Amino acid sequence: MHAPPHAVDADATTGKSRDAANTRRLLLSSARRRFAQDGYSATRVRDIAADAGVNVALINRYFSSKEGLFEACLAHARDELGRSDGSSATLDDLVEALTRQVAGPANGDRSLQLLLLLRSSGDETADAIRLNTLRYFADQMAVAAGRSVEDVSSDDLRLRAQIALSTMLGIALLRASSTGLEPLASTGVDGLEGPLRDVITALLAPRL
Amino acid sequence: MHAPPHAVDADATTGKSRDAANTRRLLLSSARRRFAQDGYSATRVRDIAADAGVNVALINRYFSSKEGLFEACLAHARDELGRSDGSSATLDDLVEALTRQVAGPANGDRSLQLLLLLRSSGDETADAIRLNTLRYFADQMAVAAGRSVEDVSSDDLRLRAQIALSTMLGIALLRASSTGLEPLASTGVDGLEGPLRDVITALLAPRL
DNA sequence: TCGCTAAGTCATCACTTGTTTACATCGACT
DNA sequence: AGTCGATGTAAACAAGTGATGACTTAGCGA
Repeated sequence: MHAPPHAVDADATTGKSRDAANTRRLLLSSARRRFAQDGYSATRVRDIAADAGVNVALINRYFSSKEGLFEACLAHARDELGRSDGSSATLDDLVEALTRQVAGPANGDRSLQLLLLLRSSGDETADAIRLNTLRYFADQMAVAAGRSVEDVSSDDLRLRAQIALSTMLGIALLRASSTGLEPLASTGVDGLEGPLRDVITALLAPRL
Repeated sequence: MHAPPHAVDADATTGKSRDAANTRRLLLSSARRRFAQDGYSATRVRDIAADAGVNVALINRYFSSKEGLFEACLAHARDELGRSDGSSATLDDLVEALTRQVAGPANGDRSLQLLLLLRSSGDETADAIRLNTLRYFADQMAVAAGRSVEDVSSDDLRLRAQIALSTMLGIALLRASSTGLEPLASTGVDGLEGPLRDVITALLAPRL
């Protein structure tokens, strides 16, 4: 087994040497997928550890508990989602960004983040992050609708943005649902962008 | 305590006497709520039994297993959902029916049926019922869009109907989500019908 | 009233869950 | 070498989980 002495490997996926930060990343990645796809209580910590190729006890070492790991996933999703939609200034940009978010490419991680926002453990802290992210996300969509600022604070626009968000989440959920609902499940970005534009325009476009 | 000999009570909610059909109903009702709100694996059979005011073992007696009870809930939801939307012949009728479905009144049962379609146990039979109901529901919406029959079979219309369904499911989910997302969570039928009409019209209205 | 059957109860099983504990191993520093 | 803290491993624990089978009770006709 003679481990290579030049253990500056630090490869993210195949790193064999002892690298705490790396195993943390591995655990987070596996956990995110499991939590998003199967829900909180349906995922077992042993499965997460197995996916990461790591011992179960390390979950508790690095994240204190299953709930701690879930919160970490949620926080990660919040940061990543908060970063991605800041660039969409117009409605068209928003549609394109959201379509990519829900239907890939690089589908591996994107849509999982959305799913995560629908999964609930019983934990208050996690649910707070979840609700906060959802609210922020919807408000960002309202802003991108290009209305005036006082419009954004109106409950009617908020409601409409949250309904648009509901659509995104519903699609993400149905696409990920164990048994795929066709044609929705296997429609790509190209096929999804049209209808999605119709929805978001109908909900958020300024009234003429 | 001398139990009244004329035990023809058989009241659905307060029935104390031994009534198999009634306890079955009670179990189904409690289970539907639990499964819909908390998901499959997060609900414990003991909680269901406690809600129904019934002994835990009766779940296995009447439904063979926890999964059997879940399948029964799903089948019940399928029948009830299949019955409710047959009446909507026009797009406006559809919007009104769906709005009621997701936002009450008599919210107690309606939206739970929708939520149930998003909850998955690992069971194949249950998932089959679930997928089947979703497909049927979306197709019904396409039919109500008032297009010609050959249009309904087109994948584009199917996709659009499924996206509309996604919106309904997403809303139901966000409204039921443990911590409510305002204003969506507490908006009634009146406030929801407008935006919902916009969405469904944008998705399903025949192109001019 | 007796006795049978359906309906419900109780104790307990086998198993899974998240978590913890005790131990082994690596890498670095003196 | 030898020590030490960080990292990882394996085994076990305690609390629950769904399920089961033997027992008790209610209802009802003979």
